[in-house]
Amino acid sequence: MDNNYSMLFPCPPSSSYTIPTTGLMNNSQSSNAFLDLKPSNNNDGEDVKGDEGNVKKKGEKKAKKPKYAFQTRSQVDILDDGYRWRKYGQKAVKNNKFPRSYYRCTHQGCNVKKQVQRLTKDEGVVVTTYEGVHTHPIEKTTDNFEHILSQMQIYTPF
DNA sequence: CGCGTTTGACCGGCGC
DNA sequence: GCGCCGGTCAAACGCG
Repeated sequence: MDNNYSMLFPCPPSSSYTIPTTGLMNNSQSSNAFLDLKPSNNNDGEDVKGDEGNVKKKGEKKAKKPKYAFQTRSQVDILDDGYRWRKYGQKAVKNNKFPRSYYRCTHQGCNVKKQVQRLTKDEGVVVTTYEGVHTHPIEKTTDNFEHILSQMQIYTPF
């Protein structure tokens, strides 16, 4: 029953996740901010990035999926947030020389999707977009997650 | 052996 | 009506 989840962090605890901080958020609000993320209905037309012009404009029946964008500064694009993701596609995006990776939660009933994109101007910056909410507990300790959170800048699409 | 990853092709929607 | 773009699924392969 107690599954032993081993660390999936492929990088040493030394320089990888160090953020030079362009204005680090208050540590007292770091982890709490994320946990406080609620499925607030975002207005249709609301976009995390309005530089591409998302064509997903529907706003009809059913509640819309909450979308959150995170900008993380990391050398690796494989940021493990505690859940298991399965890559289901990769597509190149205009305005970005780097391709965007599409991930999906491998959990049954958990149709949470995640998109990871790297900025062309700053390859050290990785933008992760979460869509949907997890309906299951994390598969591994959150300790490291909090650690990363303290180094993440949370962007609220408000 | 299992599953996670990779690449290509296909489909839908929107724009013009 | 056609073209273009983005997004998703599927099959195959590799690795653990």
